[in-house]
Amino acid sequence: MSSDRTRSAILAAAERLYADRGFGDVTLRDIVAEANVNLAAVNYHFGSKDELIAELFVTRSLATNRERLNELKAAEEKGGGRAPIDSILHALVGPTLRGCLGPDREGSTAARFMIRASIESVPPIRRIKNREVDHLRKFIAAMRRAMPGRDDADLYWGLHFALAMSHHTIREKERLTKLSEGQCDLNDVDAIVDRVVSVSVMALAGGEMPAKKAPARSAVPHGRLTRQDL
Amino acid sequence: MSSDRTRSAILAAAERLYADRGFGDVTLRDIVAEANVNLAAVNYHFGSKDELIAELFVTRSLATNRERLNELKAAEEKGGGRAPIDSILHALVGPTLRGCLGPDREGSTAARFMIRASIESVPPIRRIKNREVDHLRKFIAAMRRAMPGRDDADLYWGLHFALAMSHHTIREKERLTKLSEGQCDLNDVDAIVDRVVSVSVMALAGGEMPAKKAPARSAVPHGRLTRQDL
DNA sequence: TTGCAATTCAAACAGTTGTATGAAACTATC
DNA sequence: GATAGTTTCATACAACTGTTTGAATTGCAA
Repeated sequence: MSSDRTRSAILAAAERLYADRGFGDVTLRDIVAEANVNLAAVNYHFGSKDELIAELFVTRSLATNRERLNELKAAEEKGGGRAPIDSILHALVGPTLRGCLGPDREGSTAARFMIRASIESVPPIRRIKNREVDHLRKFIAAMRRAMPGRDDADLYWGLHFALAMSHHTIREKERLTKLSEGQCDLNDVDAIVDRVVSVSVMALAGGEMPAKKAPARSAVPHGRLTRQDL
Repeated sequence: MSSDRTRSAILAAAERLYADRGFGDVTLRDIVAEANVNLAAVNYHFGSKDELIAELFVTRSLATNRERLNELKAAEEKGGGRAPIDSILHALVGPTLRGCLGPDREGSTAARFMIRASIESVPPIRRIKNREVDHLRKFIAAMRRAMPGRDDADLYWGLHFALAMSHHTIREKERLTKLSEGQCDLNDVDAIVDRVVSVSVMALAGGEMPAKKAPARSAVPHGRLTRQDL
């Protein structure tokens, strides 16, 4: 029953266009043109533009989270309930990095869409991301089991930094390539995953952080700019 | 000559509104209402909306970059031309983190604006950020002097990760607070800077990365979602 | 004061946006 | 094949967007 053809065509077209041109300058009219469906179909099938975007993002997020948890579960079973810290972090950042980077990234609309979502952060997506906390808590729990001695705060910081490195690598992939003049190989995904995991493990295994002096800040008013670059 | 009053009022109002509500839903009409000036004044003084945003961002970026280079220069002079790696990284991430985090963050419109710019990434800002590469190269050069043995690629990755941690901390400040239930103190900026620097140094000082097995990826089509959360 | 340029202003422009409507076309069930 | 429910369609709507216009006003120099 009920032709899913229109619905799927809209989803596919929307994901492709958003991936290619960003959320900012893709309109519903662009999407329906690409999908060869009527303009009203979007609101009929999804209710609103935001709900369409949300559905796109939720679908892909669920897939990633599922992968993460599968990998985590496998690692914990292998270790008899206690996965080593590097396996946990590998399960955390691996799926995301593998999904968004890699040599076949050009062909994967889903990956390019997720990169966009990571860069642009439009309201419906932001709303969904805020619910990711529960998912991350499962990794914190696993990390706590792997490193019983560690302060909780250190675990949170470790997880935070692991996500920081993986997301920032995805977001700034091109800038890093440009900066390093190709010396950083963004196609060797496994090497990147290992690097991120390795640094994260060092961050977690490293010593306590010292406290130091106070900062200095000044309120800088806006002056007139005379044709200066960055 | 030429009343800068209108110009400054627009800059101040725009920065405040963008900081509070984001680029997405602040219109020129909102800005001129807040600034108590005429609508046409924006185009008269800045040419276009994008040029207004660009000027806001360039001003603040220049200030940060200036701070960074000053700190770097001071460290190099102190070390007789060769600054230690942790001082270099401190100069890199310190100004940004101090500018955007900290207890007085609430009062600083400039800081809140830069956080927005970091989160939303609107076209005129993206264009400017792409020119930041030259600025970063100065830090790569300093790092090369501090660690002559290291591969260039490792240096790039180290700098990349340092920026990743500092930017992600700024972007996800609230999520980390929520996730850690307040156990990560986002107000102790110096501690955060030290933590980021310390991890970055470990990343740079750590051993080489091994290579491993190949990844597996599958093309996941969009199905119908039945009221599922993330 | 006169003259000229810089600035302000109200108003309109031209285009785009997401959404709503109501009739038409289709589909499956009886 | 009539009926009821679903889906498609062309079209209009209403609101909002950044930008432009040309006249009014202001400020400063001669």
